[in-house]
Amino acid sequence: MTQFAIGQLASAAGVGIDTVRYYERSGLLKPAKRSASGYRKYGEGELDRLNFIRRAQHLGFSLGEISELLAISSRGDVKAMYQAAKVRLDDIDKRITELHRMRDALANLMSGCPREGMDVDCPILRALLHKEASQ
Amino acid sequence: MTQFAIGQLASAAGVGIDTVRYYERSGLLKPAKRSASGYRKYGEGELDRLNFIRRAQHLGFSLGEISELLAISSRGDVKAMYQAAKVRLDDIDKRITELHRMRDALANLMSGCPREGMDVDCPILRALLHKEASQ
DNA sequence: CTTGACTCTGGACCATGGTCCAGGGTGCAA
DNA sequence: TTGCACCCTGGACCATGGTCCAGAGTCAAG
Repeated sequence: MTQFAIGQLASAAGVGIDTVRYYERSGLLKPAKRSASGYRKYGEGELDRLNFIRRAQHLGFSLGEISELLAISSRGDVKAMYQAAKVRLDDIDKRITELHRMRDALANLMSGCPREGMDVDCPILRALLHKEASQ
Repeated sequence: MTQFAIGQLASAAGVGIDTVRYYERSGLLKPAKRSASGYRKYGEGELDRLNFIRRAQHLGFSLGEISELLAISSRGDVKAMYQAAKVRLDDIDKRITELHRMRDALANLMSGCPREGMDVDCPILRALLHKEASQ
């Protein structure tokens, strides 16, 4: 029955102390108990929970979503878990698509750029200055 | 020599009035002059500048970067323009790579998920709950 | 002259995920 | 007992790109 102070929990999970307190404020992670003097005391369960949060973040979930994931996980609700992952995946796909649009537009403009000189005809500059060139 | 009030400029460029004022606060776009009563007055040049800002945003540049782009553009400095585009492109590529990492991890976990049932062995849940399953 | 639409300023507020600070209390070792 | 590391709270602050608000002034049409 290991007990952690907040600093120990934080370093065990590789996060900052303020981050742990921030997660608490956000309703994600509350200490198992408090000492008589008010110190937060955490157990293994809280470390697991904190690691869960970090792994979910690594998969792209926001803290708001993670809050739901934790509830879903505690219910063992596989269907809801899958759906939450699908929502995330679709959003990531949308963002990738948008970034690709930017990337391609930029790369395309760059490929026709003389890359040196002054007031030379540069597609990037043209695209920014004139509507015709931007599409 | 067309003159615009702020509302006319904003709707000509398809942005909100507050956005125009925000760009002014950010040092991107100042009115050509003020009327006797203090109203902002813009000309064609300012509309061009505002459109430049929007197009650059569409290519993924931040307002801070756009501030530089405007200076570069006014100098006609093709080399600097190319380099700024390169910086942006590289950053976009980094973000795409990171999103792909998430996407692949998520898609991989989802593919092994039974998608229904309670407490069924679900890779997503496993990945979040246990270190071994997350890599 | 009144009415309604427009504009002015300064400042607050939004989401996101923290990070830092002051001023004070606590825990432990020499 | 002193000293240091650690912890507490409440609140401010960071970047980003706006958005909204109150209270006041202005402009143009009828």
